[in-house]
Amino acid sequence: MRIGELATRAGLSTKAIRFYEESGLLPEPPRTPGGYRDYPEQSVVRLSFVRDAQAAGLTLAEIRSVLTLRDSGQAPCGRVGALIDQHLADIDRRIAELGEARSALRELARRAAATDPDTCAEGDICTILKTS
Amino acid sequence: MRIGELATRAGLSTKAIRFYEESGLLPEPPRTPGGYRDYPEQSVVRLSFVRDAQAAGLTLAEIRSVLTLRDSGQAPCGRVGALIDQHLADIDRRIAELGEARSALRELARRAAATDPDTCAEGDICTILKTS
DNA sequence: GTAAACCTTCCAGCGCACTAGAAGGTCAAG
DNA sequence: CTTGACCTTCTAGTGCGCTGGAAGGTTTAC
Repeated sequence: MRIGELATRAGLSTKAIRFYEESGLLPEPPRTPGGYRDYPEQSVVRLSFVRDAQAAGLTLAEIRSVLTLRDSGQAPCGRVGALIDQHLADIDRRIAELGEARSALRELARRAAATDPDTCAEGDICTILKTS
Repeated sequence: MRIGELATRAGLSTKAIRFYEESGLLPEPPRTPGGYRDYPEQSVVRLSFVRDAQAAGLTLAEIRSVLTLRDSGQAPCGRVGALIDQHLADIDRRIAELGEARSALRELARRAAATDPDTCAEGDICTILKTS
């Protein structure tokens, strides 16, 4: 099948597919006499996996490592599980960071609400955001 | 004062300061006869503001808009307050998104824990991440 | 025979906030 | 007079996952 059909079936753009090939996620397919890429059925599965893995938050580099493992004949479950755990920890960390940013911003919002524009216009740029 | 001293006092790199000048956050200072930038004391305050505003999560474009307002003689409190509220809403949205990503990932982690590598090695790349 | 839909490669750019490095000029101390 | 710290401009690159467009070749349908 040609790249357009593969793109439709996998829910991606043709540009993305060529980019994945370049990135080592999808092996170079054979070509038709005219020079068109000619993909096997399997490619749909492989690209669907890429899509699913991305939806789970894995980076292309991580996905490539999983695919490489798979291509070497091993079951990648262990790696996938580890990556999931890692991303889970990542998300927890980011949620915590955002929570802190959120309280800091709420304090600033409180300060902003209490600020009189006329008093604010002193030597500073803006007293609301001052750190110290 | 020259750029190095300003950098030290404002807690930035000289590169960053030149970049801010280029970006319209800091006006072009006069030059010494030798061609060195020669900053007034005020610049420390202005750059400290930039740092504080960044710490609050404002983008350089937003900071520029506040500074422009200030430079036009108006008190930017209103703008600053609005930007803070906006970023607060932004953060809330991102926390919510991350929360959803988190539960999705927890489901995947559960699935991964329940997966036997031997059974996993069927026609698929990896069943853990499958969407449908 | 020709139009249109599809494909090819290659180069460039996005957004964000810088950083790295090259090649050279200036200034103060010894 | 030289060393070394500091400064100048300029170009290019970082990370991430693509997307856009140009200039051209192929295939299919009419």
